[in-house]
Amino acid sequence: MAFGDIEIPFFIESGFVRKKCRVTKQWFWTRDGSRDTCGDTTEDEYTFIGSPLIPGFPERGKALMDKMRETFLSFFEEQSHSRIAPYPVIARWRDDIHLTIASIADFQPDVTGGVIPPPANPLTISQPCIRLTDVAAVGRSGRHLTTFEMMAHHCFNRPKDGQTIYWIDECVRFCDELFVNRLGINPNEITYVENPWSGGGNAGPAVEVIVGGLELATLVFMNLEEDPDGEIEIKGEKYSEMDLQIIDTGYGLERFCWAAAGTPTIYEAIFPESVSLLRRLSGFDERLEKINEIDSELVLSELSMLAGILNIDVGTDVSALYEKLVERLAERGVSISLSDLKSITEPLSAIYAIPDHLHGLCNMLGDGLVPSNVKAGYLARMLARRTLKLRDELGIDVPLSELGKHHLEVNLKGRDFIQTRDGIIKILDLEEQRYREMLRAGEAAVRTALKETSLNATEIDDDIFIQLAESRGLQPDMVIEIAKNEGWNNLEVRVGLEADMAARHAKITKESAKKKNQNNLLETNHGFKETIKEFYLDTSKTEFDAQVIDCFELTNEKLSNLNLSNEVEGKPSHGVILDKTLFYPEGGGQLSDFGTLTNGKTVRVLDSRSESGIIIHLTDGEIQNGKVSGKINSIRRNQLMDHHTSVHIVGGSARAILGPHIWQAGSNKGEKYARLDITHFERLTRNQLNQIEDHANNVIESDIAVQKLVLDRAEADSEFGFNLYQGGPPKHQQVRIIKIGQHDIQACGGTHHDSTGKIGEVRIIRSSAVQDGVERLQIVAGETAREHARTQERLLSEASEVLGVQAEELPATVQRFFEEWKSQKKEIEQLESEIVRLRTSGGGSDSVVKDGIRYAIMEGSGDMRQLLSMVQELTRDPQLPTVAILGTKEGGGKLLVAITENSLASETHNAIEILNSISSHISGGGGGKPTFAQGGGSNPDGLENALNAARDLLKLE
RNA sequence: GGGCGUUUAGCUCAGCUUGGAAGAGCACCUGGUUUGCAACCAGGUGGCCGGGGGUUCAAAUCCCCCAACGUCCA
Repeated sequence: MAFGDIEIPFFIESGFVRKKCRVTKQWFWTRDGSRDTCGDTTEDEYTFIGSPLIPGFPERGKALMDKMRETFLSFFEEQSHSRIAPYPVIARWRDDIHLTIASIADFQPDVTGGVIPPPANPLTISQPCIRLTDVAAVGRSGRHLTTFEMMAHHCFNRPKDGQTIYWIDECVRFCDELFVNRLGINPNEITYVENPWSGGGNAGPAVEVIVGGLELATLVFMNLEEDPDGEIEIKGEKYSEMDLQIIDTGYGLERFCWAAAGTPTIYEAIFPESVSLLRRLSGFDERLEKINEIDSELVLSELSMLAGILNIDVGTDVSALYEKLVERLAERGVSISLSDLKSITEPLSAIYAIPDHLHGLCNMLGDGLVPSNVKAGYLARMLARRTLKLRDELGIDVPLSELGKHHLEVNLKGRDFIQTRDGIIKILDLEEQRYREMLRAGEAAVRTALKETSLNATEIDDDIFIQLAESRGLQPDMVIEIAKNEGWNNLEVRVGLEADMAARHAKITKESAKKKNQNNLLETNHGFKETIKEFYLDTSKTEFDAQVIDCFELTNEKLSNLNLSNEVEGKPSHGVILDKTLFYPEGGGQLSDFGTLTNGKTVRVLDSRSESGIIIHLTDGEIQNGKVSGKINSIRRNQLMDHHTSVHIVGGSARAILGPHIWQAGSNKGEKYARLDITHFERLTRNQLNQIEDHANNVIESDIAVQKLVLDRAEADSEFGFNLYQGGPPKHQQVRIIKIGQHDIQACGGTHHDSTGKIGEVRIIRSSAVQDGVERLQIVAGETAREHARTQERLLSEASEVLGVQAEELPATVQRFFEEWKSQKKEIEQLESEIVRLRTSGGGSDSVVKDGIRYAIMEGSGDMRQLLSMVQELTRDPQLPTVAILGTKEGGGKLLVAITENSLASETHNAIEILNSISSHISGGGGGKPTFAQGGGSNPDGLENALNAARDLLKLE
C-alpha cells in the first residue's frame, strides 16, 4: 500500500466520497457530497457552540468527563478491548521525555519496539497527558489545554507471524460506530482527513477525524520505521515496514465534552466551577457590565467561534490579531472597540488558563513530583509561576494553595494520587513563597538595570529585557510593572520583542542541540557473547575460574573517556573479557569490584565496566589467553554491599518519614561512603536525618530478608508499579528486583546482602543540596560507620589537645579565642592610628616648609594601611598645603604620594609625576590621581634612594 | 545536560564597565529632641567583598578553577 493512499472498504460500503479540500488541498472522506472543505480550515467555524454535536450529556465539569470517559471505555470493552489503568503523568519509565504526552507514550519504547509484550491486546485506556509546548495559547484560543486525557484504543499486530488483530479498516469502523451509533453524531458532519504521520523514527498512514470544525480524534497506523536501506521515502527519510504494526489512536476527552456541552469555550465545559469562581474573585462580571451597550454573551460566543480558526502561537503579533478580531466581529454584527475587546479577552484568557494550569500542576505533584529548577521539576515550577502571574494580573488575592485546594475538591475528587493532598498544598505554598521571593529580588535587579535610564524614557534596550528574563525570570511585562512602581512611568514593551525573544530562544536551542557521541570500549561489531554473571548467584563467593575471551590494550583516547572513579588506584592498561566472572562492573551507582586475575602471571583488576552485557575487566597488565583464576577483594565487596543495601534501606526510611514524593534522583555506592540523592521540597534538618537514621537502623536490627527476584517487565510492572524504577528506566525485558520486605522494593542490578542484619549499623553523616528539590544524603554503613566514628573522635581529641581543654569545652573555648582574636586585632588598629597621630602631629624633622608648602618625606614602619592613614592626617587641612611622600619596605617596598587637594600644593605639584620619577629606585611603578598616587616595587632596599630622589626632585635640602 | 545571573556589614542592596583608602538604607549602640501611626537630629559599633589560583607595584573590581544560590531552556 502506498503511503498516504488509504484504501478502506468501509468508506466505500458506507457511501463516503474522497475529495480534495478547497482550502488545505488535503484529501478527505465524507458522506456529504456537497462538502468542499475538510472541516479543519480557516473557513470552517465551530458549528457546535450553543448547539451540541453530541446529545444526551447535560452534565458539566467532572461529572461530564467521568460519563464521557466511561462511555468511551465501555464501548471499546464491548468491542473486546481490555481496559487498562492510566499510567502516571510523569514518564519515569522513559529517559527521553519527562511527561506523558500521549497514550502511546505508555508503551514506548519497549512495547512499541517489540521488546516486551503489551499488557493487553487490543486495549483501551484514558491516559492523562501533559504537553507544555502550547502553554502560551491556553486560555486564548478557546480550545488549547496543557493537560488533557487522551482516550485511545491500541492494538499491536505482527503480520509476519500471522497475528493481526485489526488494521485500518476495522479501526475506522470502530471510530465511526462510536461517533454515529453510540454518541449520536450526525454522520454528515464527520470528515476523515488523510494526513500521513511521521515522528520519532516511525511513520505511517493516518487520518484526522473532524466534526463540526473540531478535530476529535486522530487514527495513526504505525507500520514504518526509519531504515537507511528502506524502500519507502518520506520527507527525505527512508523507511521500511516494521515487524510490529501498531494502531495508535487518540481521542480528546475534553474535546468530546466540549462538543457535548456546546459552551463558548472548552474551559466552560470541563472546569465550570473554577471558571465561575475566578470570574467572581476577579470581579470580571462587574467590569463586563460597565462596558456599555455590549451583549457580552454574544461577544463571547462569537469570539470563541473565531478564536478557533485564528492561530495563536508564541510570538504572535497580538495587536494585529486583535484588529482582525474586531473586524470579523463587526462583520457578524457585533460592534466593539479594540480596547473594550481587550478588556474582556485579557482577563478572560487568564480565567480560562488558571484551571488548566492547576490541573496540570495537581496531576504532576500528585504523581510525587517535587518542583525544582531542573528537569521535570522545572516544568511544575513553570506552571506554578504562570498560574501565579495570571492570578496576580487578575488582581485575585487568594493563595495558590487555596486555588489548588478548590481544584482538587472540584475537579480531581476521588483521584488516586501518590502524593497526599496535604503534601500537594504544602508544595503549592512553598512555590508561592519562592515566586514572591523572585519578584522581591527582581525589584532591586530592575532598579540596578535601569540606573542609567532616564525616568521619562519610553523604551530601553532589548538586552536589558532579555538579561532580566533569562537570568532573573522576569518577563518584560513584569519588568515594566516593577519599573512603574519605581518611578519609570512611561516605559513600554517594544512591539514584537516577545516574538524576537522566542526566536532567539529557538536559535540558541537549535545551536546547542549538538549530540554527544558516546565512546565505547568495544568496537560496534565485536561479536562477543554476554559474560555469565556469577556474582548474582552467590554473594559470598570470592574466587572463580574462567576462560579468557579477549585481551586488548587501552588506547589513551579510550582511557580518557573512562571517567575513572577516585577509588581506582593506578592506571589501567588492558581490557580483559572472560566467559564468566565474579567481578561486579560499575553500574547502577555501585562502583566496581577490585581484585586480581592470574594466568601464570598475576595482574590487578583496577576497575571493571559493562557494555551491552559484556564485562570488561580493566587490568594493569596483559594476560595470556587460556584459563585464568580470578579473585575479588572480599573486604571491598562486603563494604560495597553494606553501602548498596543501606542505600535501599535509607531510601525506604526517607519515604516512610518524609512522604511519598521521595524518589531516588541518583546514587553512588563506593567503598569509603555512599550517597543517595532524594527528591524533597525543602532542606532537611539534623532532626529529620536522625529520624531517618533511626528508622533505617530499626530495619537493620529486624534482620529482614533481602529477596532477589527476576521477573518479566510486564509482570514486575503490574505487581509492583513504577516505584520500582528508582534507579532509572528499565533497559531489559527481565527485571531484577531487590525486595526488602515491604520496606523498599526496587529494580536493581547491584550486589546485596541476603539480610539487612549483615550491615550492622548505618549512619547518615550529612545532607547537602544537590539542586533545588534534591537533597543528597551521605551514608556510611558497617565498617565505614565505625571508621567514621573513630575519625570524628580523633579530630576532637587533636583539636582539644591543641587548646589544652576537654572535648566538651571545645565550642566555648573556640568561641572565646575567636572573640579575643577579634578584639586584639581591633586594639592593634587603634595603636597603629596612635602611631600615625604621633608621627604627623609635631611636624618634626621629617617635614620641611618651602615657599608656603609643607613637604613631609619619611619612611613608615607599618604596612600600606598605616601609610594611608598617615597621609590622610598630613593632607587633610586645606590651610596647610602639604606634599606627603611616604614609603615602607614592606611587601617589596611601597610608595605613597599625596597632596592637599585644592591648595597651593596641588596647583604646583602632580603626585603621579613625582611617584613615577622615583619608583624606579624600588624597581616598580604605580599610578593614581594627581593628588593621590601610590605604587610599589620589588626592591625594598632602594626605598631610601627613592625618598632622596624625591628630595632632589623637589629641590629640598 | 546547557546558557545566563548572583554571592560585599545582622538584613536589603550599591560599588565592578574604566584596578588606586569598603559604601548606602534598615537594624543595633550613645547622646539630643520628642512621646504621633515605619518618628526626627548628631555621632558610633559592625566587613577574610563566597573559596582557591593567576595577572599587576596595587584586585571587591581583570582572567582561570571550584562552590552555593537564583533563573531561563532542553
